[in-house]
Amino acid sequence: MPTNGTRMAGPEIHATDPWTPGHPKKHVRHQLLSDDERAQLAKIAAIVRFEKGERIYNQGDRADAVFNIISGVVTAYRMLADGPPVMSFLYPGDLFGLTEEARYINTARATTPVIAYKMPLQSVQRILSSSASLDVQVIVKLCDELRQAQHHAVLLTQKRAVKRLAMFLELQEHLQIARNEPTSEIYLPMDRSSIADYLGITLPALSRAFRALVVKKMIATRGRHHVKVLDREAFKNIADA
Amino acid sequence: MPTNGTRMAGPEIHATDPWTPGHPKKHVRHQLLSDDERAQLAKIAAIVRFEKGERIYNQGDRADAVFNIISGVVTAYRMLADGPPVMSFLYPGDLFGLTEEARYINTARATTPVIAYKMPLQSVQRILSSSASLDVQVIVKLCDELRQAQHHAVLLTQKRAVKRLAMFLELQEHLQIARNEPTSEIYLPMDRSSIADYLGITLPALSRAFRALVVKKMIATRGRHHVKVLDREAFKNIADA
DNA sequence: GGTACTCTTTGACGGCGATCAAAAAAGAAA
DNA sequence: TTTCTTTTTTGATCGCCGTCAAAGAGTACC
Repeated sequence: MPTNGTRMAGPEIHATDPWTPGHPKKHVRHQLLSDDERAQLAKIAAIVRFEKGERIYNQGDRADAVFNIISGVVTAYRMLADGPPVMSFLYPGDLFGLTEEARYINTARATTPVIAYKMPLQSVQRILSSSASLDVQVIVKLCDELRQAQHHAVLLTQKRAVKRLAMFLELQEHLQIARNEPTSEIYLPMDRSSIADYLGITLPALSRAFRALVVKKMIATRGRHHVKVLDREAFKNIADA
Repeated sequence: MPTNGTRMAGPEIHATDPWTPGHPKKHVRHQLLSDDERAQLAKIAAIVRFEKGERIYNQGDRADAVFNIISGVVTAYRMLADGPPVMSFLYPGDLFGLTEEARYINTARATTPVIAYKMPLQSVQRILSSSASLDVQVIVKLCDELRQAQHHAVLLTQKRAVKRLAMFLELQEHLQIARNEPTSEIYLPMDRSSIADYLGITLPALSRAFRALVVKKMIATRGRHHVKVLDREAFKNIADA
């Protein structure tokens, strides 16, 4: 589940515009901002870099900025008292850094090298309150995020580990398609333990679920980060079932 | 998880104002609407009644209105291909009827007799687009809902059924407190199978989880819809763990 | 290229919950 | 009330996954 972070428009990068990382006019799913509004927001954004594994902020930290990913993958997770964290994976175009009572509600860590726009919370709020259509944009994002959260809950109600994994792989594939990335292989930037946490199962159980799909010739793995769907029909049968 | 529906301000009822069911000036958590805006919205709202068990709308129906509960409990659920539905329970003040591409994303059914405001989607959108501060109100609601969705995901990552149940009971208790209702007993208007679906376990497993808590003298049940916490410390120990 | 580390896989075992089935309790209707 | 239906509980068995432990693969660093 996306604990935080909101899917945005396009997959590519536009250096001066934190709100429309997509190609300026092509392949933009939601075109809800005027040039003027985008220009306003571009002014307050700074470009920041994080190396792989680096902490971006901690749960409970005083929130001072929201982030918008330019490139790379961010893992956001909420720590619980005992159990595994609740996680979400964020890709270019995703917004993250949502707050509750002025504090970050989760921890964000760069899963790959990450470049992102950093926008001071104060400035964002000022602009937000002076522009009604920006609000609409945010609402659209929140609805997207809500759908993802719901999808995660759907996934977690599945009882067999193989089905959770299949649903997860299908989701990743769909996200890749939405980002206009090559779709012959599914790319999984995060490590196995992150996936296990996301699926709500243990690492050994995840490993066995992978094996089960490989043995049945439904998928093939190349290294740790690449999966190819071999038997599409059988695969969809498990994932959608 | 709340598949849909958004928590709003107060617990009580104000007959002419669909957006602030709470007492006009007291105990209102979010006071984000001007009198003018509330008056605008009151004009377009109709009061509708549903009897216990009645369907309010079906998943996939063309969406023509959003609802705001005045009294009663609504269960919203999304049907899946095979598995159990993903559900949410909605109480007075909750907004529901969110859409995806002009169609309802879930099915809503009255769990108890329900009275609600029904607001034509068109009118809501028109007013929304002409009022920036209403947008903010909606954003607050979406954030609330997102938190609930996250809480549901947290619950579903728990592996033992007793813990899921304890977390659920604790959540219901908190919602009751937020609604300023008596808190000596936890009231569960929905039936066991709805709870089981929400917890992602089967009905027998839920029954055993209840029994386990009763046998350990942590809770006592009165009829099907009332639960009392006897050993608060042990109970919180399981729920928060 | 070699070494040390982390990440991942595999194995064995036990427990919890799913499943199937039937009994019991609660509610609804007559 | 009595009867019928629906909901909930209980029981028995099986399978999946959690747990603990160790071996293997991959990666980073020197």
